[in-house]
Amino acid sequence: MTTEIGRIPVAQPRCSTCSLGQFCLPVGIPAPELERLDALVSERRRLKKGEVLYHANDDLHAVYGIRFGSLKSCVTAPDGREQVVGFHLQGELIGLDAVADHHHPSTAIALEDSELCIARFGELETLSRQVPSLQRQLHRLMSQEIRNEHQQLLALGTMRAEERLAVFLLNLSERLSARGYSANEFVLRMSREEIGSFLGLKLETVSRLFSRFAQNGMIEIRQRHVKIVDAAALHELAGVPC
Amino acid sequence: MTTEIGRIPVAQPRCSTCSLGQFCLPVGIPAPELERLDALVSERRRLKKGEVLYHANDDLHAVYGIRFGSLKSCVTAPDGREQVVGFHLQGELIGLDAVADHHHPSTAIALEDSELCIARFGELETLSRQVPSLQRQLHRLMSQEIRNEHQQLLALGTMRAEERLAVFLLNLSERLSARGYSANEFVLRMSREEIGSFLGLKLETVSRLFSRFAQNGMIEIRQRHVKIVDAAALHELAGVPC
DNA sequence: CGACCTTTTGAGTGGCGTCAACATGTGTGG
DNA sequence: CCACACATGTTGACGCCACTCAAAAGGTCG
Repeated sequence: MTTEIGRIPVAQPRCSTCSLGQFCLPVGIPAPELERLDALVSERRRLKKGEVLYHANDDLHAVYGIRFGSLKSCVTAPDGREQVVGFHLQGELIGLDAVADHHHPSTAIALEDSELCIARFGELETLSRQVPSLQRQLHRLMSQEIRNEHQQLLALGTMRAEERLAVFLLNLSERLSARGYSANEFVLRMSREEIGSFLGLKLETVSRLFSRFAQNGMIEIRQRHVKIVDAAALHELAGVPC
Repeated sequence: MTTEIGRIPVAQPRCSTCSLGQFCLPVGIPAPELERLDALVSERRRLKKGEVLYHANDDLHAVYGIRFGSLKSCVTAPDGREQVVGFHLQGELIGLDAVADHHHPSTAIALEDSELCIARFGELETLSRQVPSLQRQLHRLMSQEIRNEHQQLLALGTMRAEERLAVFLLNLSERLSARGYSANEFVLRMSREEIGSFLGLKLETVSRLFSRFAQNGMIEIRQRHVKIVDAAALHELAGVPC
């Protein structure tokens, strides 16, 4: 059904039947209104690994639901330093940080081949005025993002390297598990350098810590394939008292 | 006009005449709708230095505009570690991070005697469906917060101590200046420890850096009174190439 | 005036960054 | 399919920045 590279027109209703709805826009929205959301989300986009969804400073045209695949968001300092500010999984909505002035403040890049639903933002804003439950969910997603970043600030501000990495692994495990994947065995879609950037560490430190965790019997790791062996020990490291 | 301690009923229209509106809710809202906003923001609250506006886990009743004074927001890890995630000045709206599940994820504490406008959130949500420009501004404020935290993550993730402190001073200077105060001379309302927590540093490090900045002739500092002498040098430190 | 909190400053330590060498994996073109 | 180039990951040696511990000065408030 692909008419041109990367663009896929969609004929059938989608949000209303999407199994990822629980993480995305269609939460708590009654069936009749769901159809209007379907009409709004009329296109998808495919990205190959490494492709850019939007650049920092691009105009906001749409927000995007991740149908499959995963992405990272990066911000850049005036002097060129880069910081990964988030990893985004299947079902998550990205681009909401652009609402402020209708320009994206971050760059979004695919970590693997991915497919996204395109929700044109202007229409979404209009529809959310008419559908209170949609408005509610939009607000929920935005403020959830604020909340996540509070947690990340807490990690960067107060935790040591091994604690940060433990938090990272457990967070990823939990999110994958919520999507029906194994909580104990998964593939990291990002490099050591990207993990390091996200956690405020250098890639060598991340690599060393993985090795140490493996030596302590907390995880098994071969390249990007991770197996969590002793989740309790990770939780303890992460600062959750058993 | 105070009827009971800390609560002040307000008879006259306020948002419509408030000089701080540019940082708060009433941006771009036509006059007739502004009156409806006035009706919604019908109460104020006074806080003494150190008093709590809301605790983490409190129900969301309202969001708050800062009429005068300043506050900090803190999050707490399961093991008790605290992180200051933001400082809030005159005119700013706080409490928006609670929209997700109608519970506050952070604790807000007054850094000095302060007065806040109370905007009951349920009514605000309703009104914002009817007044597109209000909806717009709410979205703008939420996503501005996401953007600010991206910048803070960048600072904590990639910058050294002196760079973080330079960024902090310049950011404060800019915000105060936008409120009509001097950009070069101001009073820090927060302790070295609170600055340290915000920047992921220990209070001793903050103190040492202030001393060093003063020795280098970049600032003058006596207690919490700061004077920026060489803003260009601070900008350079902060990573903005001259 | 005394109790307490905040800030400053010093000395010593260690966690993480830097630099470097090497191993392993991945993709591409002949 | 192999050879090669290049990206990614591992590991070691070393150094520095920021933390820890400690003591004392200065400021604030009852």
